[in-house]
Formats: sequence, C-alpha cells, structure tokens
Amino acid sequence: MSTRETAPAADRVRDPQRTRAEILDVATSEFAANGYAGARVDEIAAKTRTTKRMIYYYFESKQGLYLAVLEQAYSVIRSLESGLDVEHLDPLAALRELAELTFDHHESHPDFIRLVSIENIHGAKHLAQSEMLPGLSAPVLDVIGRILERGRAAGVLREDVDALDVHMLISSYCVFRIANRHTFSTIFGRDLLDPGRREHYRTMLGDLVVEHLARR
Amino acid sequence: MSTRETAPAADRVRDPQRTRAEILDVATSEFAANGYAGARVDEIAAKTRTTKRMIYYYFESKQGLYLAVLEQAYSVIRSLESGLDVEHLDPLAALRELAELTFDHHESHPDFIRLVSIENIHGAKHLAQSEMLPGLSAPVLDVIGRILERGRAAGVLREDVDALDVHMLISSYCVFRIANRHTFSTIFGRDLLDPGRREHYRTMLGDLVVEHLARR
Amino acid sequence: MSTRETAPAADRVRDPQRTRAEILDVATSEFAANGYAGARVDEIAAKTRTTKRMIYYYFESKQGLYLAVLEQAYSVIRSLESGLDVEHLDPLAALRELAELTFDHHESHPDFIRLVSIENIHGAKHLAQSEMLPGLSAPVLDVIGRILERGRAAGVLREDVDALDVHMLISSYCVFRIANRHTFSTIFGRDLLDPGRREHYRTMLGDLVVEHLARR
Amino acid sequence: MSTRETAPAADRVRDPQRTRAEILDVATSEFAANGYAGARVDEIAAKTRTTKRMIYYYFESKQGLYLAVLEQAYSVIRSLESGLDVEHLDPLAALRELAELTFDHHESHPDFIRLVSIENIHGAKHLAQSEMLPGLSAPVLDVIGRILERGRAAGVLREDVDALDVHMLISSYCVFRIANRHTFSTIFGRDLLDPGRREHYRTMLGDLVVEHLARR
DNA sequence: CATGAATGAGTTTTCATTCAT
DNA sequence: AATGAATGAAAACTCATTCAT
Repeated sequence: MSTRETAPAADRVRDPQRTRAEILDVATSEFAANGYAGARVDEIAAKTRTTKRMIYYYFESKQGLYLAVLEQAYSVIRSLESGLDVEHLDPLAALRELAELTFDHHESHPDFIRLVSIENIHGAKHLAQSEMLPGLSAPVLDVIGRILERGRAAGVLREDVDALDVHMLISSYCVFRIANRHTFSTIFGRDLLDPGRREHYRTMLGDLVVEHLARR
Repeated sequence: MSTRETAPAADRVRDPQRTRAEILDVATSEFAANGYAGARVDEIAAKTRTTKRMIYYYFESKQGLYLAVLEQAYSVIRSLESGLDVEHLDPLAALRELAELTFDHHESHPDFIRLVSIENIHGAKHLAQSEMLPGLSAPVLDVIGRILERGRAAGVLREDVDALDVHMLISSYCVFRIANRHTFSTIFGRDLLDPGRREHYRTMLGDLVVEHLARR
Repeated sequence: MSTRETAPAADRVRDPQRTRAEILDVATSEFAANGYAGARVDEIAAKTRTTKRMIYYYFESKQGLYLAVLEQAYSVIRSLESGLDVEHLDPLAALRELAELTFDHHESHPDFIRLVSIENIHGAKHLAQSEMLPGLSAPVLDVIGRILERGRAAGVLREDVDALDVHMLISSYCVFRIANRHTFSTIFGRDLLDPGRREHYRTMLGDLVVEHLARR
Repeated sequence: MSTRETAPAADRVRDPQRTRAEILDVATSEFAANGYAGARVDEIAAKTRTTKRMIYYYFESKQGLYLAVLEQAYSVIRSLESGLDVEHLDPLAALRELAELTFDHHESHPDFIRLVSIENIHGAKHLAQSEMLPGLSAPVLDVIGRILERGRAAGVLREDVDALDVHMLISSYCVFRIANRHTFSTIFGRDLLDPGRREHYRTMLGDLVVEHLARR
C-alpha cells in the first residue's frame, strides 16, 4: 500500500453527506479489522473515493475519525434496540425473545462487537471523550426493566435480579460468541458461528435466561 | 521516548533465563495495555534492564515477541487449570466450584483476557502460527468432562450439554466481566469489578451453571 | 551521518518531476559507488534537496529505488544506441565505427557499467523483477544485424558469426576496461583509462572486430 | 537468519589450520555471493563449524576477513597460472592454448571473478591495502612474454602488441562471460555458460587472439 | 581456543499530518 | 471542497563487534 494518492479523480463525488458516510463506513471496517493503532489513515483513504485530506477535513484527526466510527456504531445498535417489541409476550417468553433478538443482532453486527473489544483494550478512553455516548443508557435496559416489572407483578420472575444483570448475562454470551470466535476455534476446533449449531446456541441462551429468571 | 538506549549498563546481568523472562513479562503488560500495533518495542526495552537489541536477539521480531507472550500467557492459564481439583465434590457442587475458580482465575489474570481479546481482533492469526498452542486442548475440558460423566451416571445432570458448551458458558461470563468492563462502566455506570458486588456476580455464575446443568 | 533530516527547508521546490529526477540521479551515483547493500538511503537523501521520506514516497523501498536507477540507466544506454547511424559506411567500416562508438559510450558512462557489475553480483535478480527491461532486446543488436546482412550479401563478412556474438565481443572489451580498471591497475600498474593510451585501445578494439569478421 | 549461535558443539574441531581454512572457504562464497557490504559475519559464522568469535580471532575484522579471502583467491589463480606449460608449442598454438586454458580457469573459478568484480566496485581499495598482492605481477605475464619473444624471433607474431594487452584481451573475454552472465542472459536470453555453446565460445576466443597476433 | 550473551550505533521503513495550489 | 506533494518524528529492525566465562 503506497502512500501516494491514487483515487481515480473521475468518480469523485461532490456530495458532502455521502463522502462523509463513505469515509465512516470504510473506517468502520478498517478499525474493526485492525484495531485503532493498526488501522491506517492511508489505507482508509485509499478504499474511499476521496482522499486523505477529506478525512482530516471532516474528522480532524485519526482519533476524531475513530470516535465518529464508535459513535455511529453505537447509534446503529441503539436504534435497533429501540425497535425491540416484546411487550405483547408474557414475561418469560419476552425475556427469551429479547435474548434471542440480541443474539441475532450481535451476529449480524460483528464490526460493532469488534469495535467494542478494541475500545476496551484502550480502557474506553475514546468513548469517555464522546459527548453523546457515555451515560446515554441503552433503550434495551428499559425494555428489560419493563419485562421484569411485569413479571414480578405477575409473580413469575425472581425479585433479586436487576435489569443490568440480565443485560450483562445476555451480552456476555452473545458478545463472547462473536468476539472470541477466533481463539476459541483455534484452540478447541469448534466454530461458534457454525450455522449448523446456531439454533443450538440460540436456544441455549434463551434457556439460560429463562432458567435464571423464572421464579421457582 | 528516545531512540537512544538508556538502560543503566551497571546492573545488567548475564542471566539469559532472567533476561528472557524479564522481556517477556514487560512485553506482556505492554501488549495487553496497548494492543499489538500500539505496543512499542522501544518502550518494552526501556522498561527492561536490557536493550531493544536483546529483544530481537531472543525473539527475532515484534511478532515473535508477541507470539512468545501469547504462548506464555496460555501456558500459565493451562497450568492453573491443571491444578484444578474438584473430584471430591458431588457433580453439581463440582461444577459450581469450577465456575467460581474460573471466575477467580480470570479476575486475577486480566492481562491474559486482554491478550486474548487482542488476538481475536487479529483473527487469531498469530495464535494459529504457534507450534504449541493450536489444538492443544485445555485441561479444564477434561475436568468438566469427568464431572459430566459422573453426574450423568448419578442421574443428576442433563445428558444433552457437552463439556465445551459448559466451558463456553463459564468463559463468556468470566471473560465479559473483565474484557468489557470499561465500555460497560462508561455506558451503564456500573463497574463489573466493584469488590462490593463481586460475591453477587460470583454466585450468579454458579447459579447459572447449576440451573442449566441440573436435571429437572 | 545523522538520522535527523538536515535538508534546508528553504529551497525545497514543489516540482515532482524534478524531485524524482534528482533523487534518481543521486541514487545512481551512490549505488554505483557503493553497491546495493553499501549504499545508504540516508546518504542519498542528504545529497538531495528532499528528505528520505520522499524517496519512499516515490520509490516505495530501497529496492524500488535501486530498480528505478537500473531502469533509467538502461534506458539512457538504449536511447544512445538508438541514435547509432552507421548505415552509410561499408560493412567493415561500419563494424569498426560501431565498436568505437560503443567504446566511447562505455567510457563516458562508467556508472552504468558499475551498476551492471553490481546487478550481476546479485544474479540480476532485480533486473528480472523489472517490467520493462528483461527481454526488451537492445537496438544495437538490430544495427549489428543489418550490418552483418549487408556484409554477407556483399561477400565481405563471415557467415558464421551472429549479431549477439559480435555484441558480446565488443561489450566484453569495453566493459572490462571500465569495470576492471581498478584491480587491473593495482595488480599490473597500468591504468586502462590512461588518456595517452586511449587511442591505442580504441584502435585495438576496431582491429579485433574487423579481423574477426572479415572474410578471408 | 538469527544472530544466535547455533552451531552444534559436538563436531567442533580443534584444528586451527582447518578452522581458519573453513572460515575462509565459507567467507569466499558469501562475499562472492553478496558483495562486501551484503555479506553477513553472522551468516558466515553460521555456515561454519566455528563461531563468530573465531572469525575475529583469526581475521580481526570483517575487512580483515575479506582481504584474506581476496588474497587467497588471487593466490589460487596465481598458482594455476604458474602451472601453465605451453613452451612446447609453436607461438600461435601456444597463444591459443593459453587463451583456452584461461577460458577454462575462469569458468571453473566463478567466485574469483565475482570477487574481482566486487573489489572493483570498491575501487580496489582493499586490494591496495594488501601487503602481498599489489605489484606482485602475474606469472601469466611472463608466459605471454616468452611466447611473444619466441614468436617475434620466429617472425610469426606482430611486434606492436605487448604482453599486458594480450592478457587484457583474453581476460576481458573470459571475465565478461562469467561476470556479466546474469544481466546478459536476462536481457538477451542467451546463457553465456550454456554447455552446448561452450566450444563455440572457446574457439572464438582462440581465433580472436590468433587473428590479432599473427603477422600478416 | 571456544562460546553464548550482550551491545551501540546505525539503517530501513512507517505513519499521522500539513502545505501549496 | 478537493488534491498531489511533502514532512518530521518515530518505529522496527540490523549489524559488526566485544564481553564474561
């Protein structure tokens, strides 16, 4: 990968929004694939129809770009969470449904999971700098909260588990499957994303949640 | 960080074992703290009583050093696993004990968890290059396997869950708590390593395993 | 030679063609003078009005620069060869003229001869990587070919010597005089480039060619 | 190639002469193959049954080793030259014989040719430092000298060509064939060492010499 | 004589960032 | 908004040579 700009001038676009979005998309893949330090501004620019200068124009610095990538990634997940609708199900079924939807979400957004891993490597210091993210609690917590409320009122759920713990339980399972896939497969020879075992893992998660939350 | 070698020549020792070990230890912290690309060979050398040159003498390259770090980290965990002794407990108690010991292990080896995260960012490509690690299944699997056998024979455990799934369940929980601590705390304001909640999480894990494995 | 860039920022020009050309010229001298491994990128940069960084910007690597130097050196020689005009002379005279022009060419392009020697030390492996050079037969061969044809038709030249052998004969003589000058002089005390003996050597070459090619 | 010493201690020899000779042999190949700057002391040591320390013990420095290599290479050639015996042939036949023996010599000592090329790259500065080589005129010159004398006395040879020019003529042809083999083959697609054309080149050389020296 | 370990100075290469147009 | 050229600082890596045993 040369440092020289080689983008074909021909198909350069003059649509700022689009240019910004394209940079962000490419940067997402690159950061997710290589980590913060491992990603190359040059490489990101090369995979775009713009030039490096534009990256600095829109995002100021590599850090700025990375933060924008992070913010967008969280936004996408948040809006997916906002679309969750499990109110029509009974509490235990709702929990299972929620867990399984999270399972699906994570599987279809591996870049997000990778970015979160990367951000944790850096002690979440970039995330902390964000003006929009920290504290902006996830919609999913409210969803879980409402289910727990309903379930407790109906006497079918335990009283001593809070929404954040439920979220942690579900996340840990779903995140591990994506985030640790490679070492797991290398060490144990089992691909956690093997389509043939997907249903098994999905059900297992639902079972775990239900078993743990159901009042005995 | 200067390029000049600044290590005090005075206290350099002529102890290869020690020199190698010291480099490896420092490198472990540095890679764990900064990722592969983010770690600096210069910085590692500076925190050692040797010089950068010795790193290349013993490990050939930055990659070689990283791989050695990875291999040592896995070895440490493996030998801890080998020391597990839960044979004297009844199957369900043994599973809980095992889960809780894993919980403890992970908590006291955050660098290992971070290295594994980092390695997954790179698709486990370094791990795959190792001649000792891949395929060398973990002792813990045998431990789990024996518990499952005993439990099934005694009729107290489910028949349809295999050792690797149990390991995955335990790992995902324990790993998440360490690996995703920072973003979790930044987003949700709850520190997963808060000593005051440690017992809660530890018990919760044991419960999860027991609830999932116990025959109904 | 320090690692610090010391080129005066004042007279840096923004003329890519010129920058590239200047690097190439300096590099030609340096490689010719010190060999591939002996040449220093730092030194080349220092003798330029640019910085080391620009060498990598334009040529990617030391090897890339060396190859560019080699390609340019061959191009220069090729275009000189293309300018050869000996069609108006009778075959034997044309051969002598050609030999003597080659003699002159080589004498005035010692760097080219040195680069060729260097490249041979490396088994021509860089040359082989070139996309423009290998196979691109030299114009001089056609010139020789046409003379031989004419000479055979006229019955004044031998039939059993081909153009490539003629070229080899001329080259070996002209190249040796330049390439082996130093050891020859050190061992035998005779400087092959002594201006006072130049005419002698030039005539001797012409004689050799004519004596060898003339039909008896 | 690692910097670490890995020579099997088992078969180390305690024969100084032999150790020295072995180092010299390996160094000859390495310098011939990679040039002075390109050769690695580490690599030379590794291909020997000794260690690097011995190289410095016997030869003081890389330069010292290189000079020893050069001196030995010239000595070998000199003693081959000393063995030349063409006194029993008539002058022209003797000259042809001499040329052809040189042709053979060079072909079977490519490393010598390469070393000479390398030394010329460095302006013969190492050779000049030698206490044994410079000035020590080659035996072959005397051989040529005696042939010329005999030939002139017999009236069969030209009067105006001296021994050193004859030597230069023969050398240039024989050296070029070996030294420039690689670029020649890459550019023109003809291997000058093709066994099938060996006799052709050998005869051609003899012809050249005879044609040039014979009195008309 | 022999050797594994160690070293300092240098050498190539990389990378985020900025400038002139 | 856009761009090819340029840059400084630093990063990885190398190599001849020496030391302690």
